[in-house]
Amino acid sequence: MKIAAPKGTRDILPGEITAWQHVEQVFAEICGRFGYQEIRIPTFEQTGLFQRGVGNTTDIVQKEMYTFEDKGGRSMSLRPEGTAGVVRSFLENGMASWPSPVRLFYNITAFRYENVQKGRYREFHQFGCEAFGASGPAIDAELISLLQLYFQTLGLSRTSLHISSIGCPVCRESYLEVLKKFLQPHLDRLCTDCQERFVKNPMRIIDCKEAVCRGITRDAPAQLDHICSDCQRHFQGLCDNLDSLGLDYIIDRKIVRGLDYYTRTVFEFISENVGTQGTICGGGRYDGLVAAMGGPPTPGIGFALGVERLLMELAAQRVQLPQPAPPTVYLAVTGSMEQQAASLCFALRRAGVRAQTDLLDRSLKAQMKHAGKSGAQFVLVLGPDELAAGTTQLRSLLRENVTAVVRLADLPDLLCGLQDRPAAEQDKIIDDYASTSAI
RNA sequence: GUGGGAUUAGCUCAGUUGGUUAGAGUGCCAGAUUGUGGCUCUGGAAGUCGUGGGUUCGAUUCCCAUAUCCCACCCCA
Repeated sequence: MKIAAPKGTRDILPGEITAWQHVEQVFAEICGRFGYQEIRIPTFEQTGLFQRGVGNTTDIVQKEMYTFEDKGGRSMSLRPEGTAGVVRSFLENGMASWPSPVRLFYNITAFRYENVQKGRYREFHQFGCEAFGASGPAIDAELISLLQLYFQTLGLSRTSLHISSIGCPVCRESYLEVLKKFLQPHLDRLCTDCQERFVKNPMRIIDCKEAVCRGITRDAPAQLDHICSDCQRHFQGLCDNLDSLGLDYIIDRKIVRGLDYYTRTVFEFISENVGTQGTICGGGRYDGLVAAMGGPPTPGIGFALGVERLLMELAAQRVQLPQPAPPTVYLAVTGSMEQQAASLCFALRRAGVRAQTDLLDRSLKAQMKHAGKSGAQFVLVLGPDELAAGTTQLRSLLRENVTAVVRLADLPDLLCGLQDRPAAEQDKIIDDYASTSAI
């Protein structure tokens, strides 16, 4: 049997790894500015954690978890998302007694057994933030501003922010009555999925994509218009905060969430470049979650950002991302001088220089070819003559007529100075060296 | 779980109305008079034509199944 990567997983190869490192580093840096601290949680947890924390009735838990029994007979599951594990850690480590609000961020892989399509994988990466202990709308706006700053710093534009409020358990109850009353007369015209939803989860009917259902729900009452006065005040506060921060948003009555402990603020960053999965980042408030998991009543809010989708969006918007750094210098070796070349190469590397040399006993011509293809900026030849004289010619592979005769002993300092400098500065450093070295 | 398209060299793809040793481009390796890349030329390695069955004298080609990839439904980041 041929071994291949499991369906829905993929290798991240050296050519793209710098893009990943970049989005990771910028995310960590921005989070740090906002006071969010990194947390690392287990890749798998007791299955019961996700049943409670994600919701036993959700598709994620019912159909999509990688669940297995360990050798002790305990049911374990690979995490399908990050929030449940973070909340578990929050409780287990007594973070309720830490100074409030507790702000955490994470960078994880998550696993869902789903059919694969654009922007959706079985193993995928998420960045996320969770903030515990702040109930007012200020932290909602702060979290959204963190994301805006992050996207802006990466160079992303044209990604729209959609917000809404899904109220609290109290006002949701009465809204469901209103919604059901509205839908009842049209029930037989809804699609079969929606007829099931009418019993299971009526709110989902609102974002059904069937034309018939869309026609019916166009004038359906929206959750946002049926929230209680406390929830209204919270949502208004969020809008005011976003306005004063100068952040644009779209009030989107069609955003829905299924679970009881998701409350009030919901938001999504949506793009048109990630297939039908337009959501790059989804978040919201979960004031009931910590209590539902057995902790003290603690308000919380968070988001999860799909890294693969983010990178797709960056590519679609043609944002330039860092490329792997090529070697600064390639040492071509002739005349059985491999040992001496290797020790000079090591000296250069100790000095901080990205240096490569031939290890395959190739001809000089082949080494030059290889140096050119490696993207090395400079090349120098090391043979019996050079070692006897203690000097070699340093030559640019990128620019004509940029050369200098260099003492072997000066190479580490000189190349360290040249590394990652603009061409003009490199030329000047080489000129200065040539005029002062007196060779 | 459901539906559509795809699968031939490391990569991007031709091709065979079913017929000897299956092709190109690119990449890789080597060479074009003795120690200097990129351009050009020459040569080489590399494919059980996704896998398993079936039809046939003969299958990479036709049929069935299956796997994987891409896209969509469901759902979600």
